[in-house]
Amino acid sequence: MTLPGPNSEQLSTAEEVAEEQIVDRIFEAVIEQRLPPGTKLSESALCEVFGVGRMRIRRSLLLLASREVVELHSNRGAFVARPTAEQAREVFEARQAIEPNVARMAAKRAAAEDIAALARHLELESQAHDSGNRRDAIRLSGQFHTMLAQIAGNGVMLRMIKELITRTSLIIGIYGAPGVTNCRDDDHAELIDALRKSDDRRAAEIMAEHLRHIEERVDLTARPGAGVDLVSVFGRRDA
Amino acid sequence: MTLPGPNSEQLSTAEEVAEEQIVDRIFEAVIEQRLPPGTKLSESALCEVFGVGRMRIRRSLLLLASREVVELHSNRGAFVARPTAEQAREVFEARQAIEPNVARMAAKRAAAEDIAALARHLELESQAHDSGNRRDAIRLSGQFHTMLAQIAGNGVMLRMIKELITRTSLIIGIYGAPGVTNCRDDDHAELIDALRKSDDRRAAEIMAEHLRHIEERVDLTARPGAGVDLVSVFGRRDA
DNA sequence: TTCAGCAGGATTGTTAACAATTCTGTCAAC
DNA sequence: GTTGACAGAATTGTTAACAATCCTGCTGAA
Repeated sequence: MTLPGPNSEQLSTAEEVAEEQIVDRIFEAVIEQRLPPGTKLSESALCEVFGVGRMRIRRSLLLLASREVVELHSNRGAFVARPTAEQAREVFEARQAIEPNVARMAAKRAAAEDIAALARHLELESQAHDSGNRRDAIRLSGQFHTMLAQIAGNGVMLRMIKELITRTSLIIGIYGAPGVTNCRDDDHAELIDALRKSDDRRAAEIMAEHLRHIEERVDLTARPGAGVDLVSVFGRRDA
Repeated sequence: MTLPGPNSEQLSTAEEVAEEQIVDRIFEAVIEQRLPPGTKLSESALCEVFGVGRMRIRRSLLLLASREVVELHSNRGAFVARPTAEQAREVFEARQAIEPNVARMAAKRAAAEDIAALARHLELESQAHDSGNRRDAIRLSGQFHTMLAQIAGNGVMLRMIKELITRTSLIIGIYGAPGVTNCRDDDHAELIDALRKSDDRRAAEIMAEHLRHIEERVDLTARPGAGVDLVSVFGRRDA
C-alpha cells in the first residue's frame, strides 16, 4: 500500500472539506501545543481566523467536541479540553490496546516505498529535534504514528489514532514535565527496522514499549489543580 | 466497577443530552436494522419524530456522520450509511484489534455484580432468540459487547465499540445472508465463564474467535449492487 | 477595604426567513 | 412508447436578526 496524501477522510460534500480543514487545523494546533488545555475558543475569533461564517465554526466545534478535543459549556463557549487523570489513563490504555496492532498490521503490509517514506520522515524528526524546534518535533512525531496507521491501511483506526494522539498532547501539556515532548526516544527508528524486516511481532512489541515510555513521562497523580478553571470546577449548573 | 446506566457519556450541557439522545436513538434503530442502509433521513421528518427544531436535527446528523453511521450528501440530505466492502473489512479488522483487549480488560476488572449483570443479560438474549424476536435479539447481543466495554472501565474504547457495533449491523444488513443476526453463537456464555474465572487470556481468545464467527457470516465479495442507489453511484459532482 | 448588588456589554443559543439546489410530474417531440 | 426539457414543489444550505445567558466593571453600603 502506498502512502496517500495528508489524510484520506471522505465526508463527500464540497462544504465538508472546509469543515474538515478547520477541524484538522485545530487538531494540529492542539498537537503542537500552540493551543494549551483550557484555551477559550471564541466563535467570533475563529470566524475571523478562518474567514467563514459562524455556522461553520459551530459545526466544527461540535465535531471537535465529539472527539473530546474541545469541551462545550452551555452559554460559556468552547474550550480546549483538559483531560482528567481518569481520561488520561483511558487514552493511554486505548493506545496500548490499539497501536501495537496497528504496528503489526503495518509491518505486514508495508511496501518498500512506505518504509522509505517513513525513513525520510524520521530524518525530519531528527532535524527538528536537534535544532530544538519543539513544535515541529511534536507534530512530526505524532505524524509518524498516523503514517503507520495509513500504511496499516485501516481508515477507521487511523481516525481513532488521530484522536488519541491529539489528546495525548493535551495530557502531556497538563501532566507532563515542562519541555517533555511526545516521543523523545529513538523507538521510531527501531520500528522502521522491524517494518523493514517484516517482523510484525517485534513491531508490536516495540510500539507497546514505546507507548510505555510516553506514559512514564507523565505523572497523573500530581498537580490536580495547576491552572484549573475554578469556574468550571465549582461552576454553575453546568459541569 | 459497577455497571452504570444505559450510557455514561458526558458532553456537559443540558442541551447536549437532548442531542445525544437523538443520536443514541438513531444508533439503536440502525443496530436493530429498523433503519436499513441507504434510508433517507429527511430533516423535517426527524423534526416531527423527535419534536425538536431543525438545528438540533442538523447537529445530530453531523455527529452521526462523524461516526460514519450516516452519509451526508450536499443538497441531497442525510442517508443511513452503506459501508463499502473495504470499509466493512476495516470495521472487522478494527474490532479484531480492539475487542479482544476489551475482553481481557473486562476479565481483569469484573466484579461479582458485573458478572451477575452479564448473566442476567444473557438470559434476556436467550429469551429473545428463542421467541424469534429478531430486533431484541440483535439489540441485546450488541449491548452485551458494550457492557463488556463498560466493565473494562474505558470510556474511550466504549465509544469506539458503540460505533463499530452499529456499523457492523449495517454491514450485516448489506452483505449478510437474510435472517442472519449479529451474534448467533453461544460465545457470550463462554465469555462470561472466562470472566467468572478471571481468565483474561481466554476471554481475549474467545472474543477473537467470536468476531471471526461474525465475520464468516458475511460475504463481502458478493452482490456489489443489491439495492444500490444509482444516483449516488454515477451521480452528480457529489460522492 | 471588602463584598454584595446591579447595570452594560459581550458572547452564545435559537428561531425564522431567504437563497440555492434537487426532486417530481407534466408535456411535447421524435 | 420513449426520451428530453421544463416548471413547480419540496428539501437543503445559509444568513441575519433576535433572545437568553454570562462576564465585567461600577457603585454603594457595611
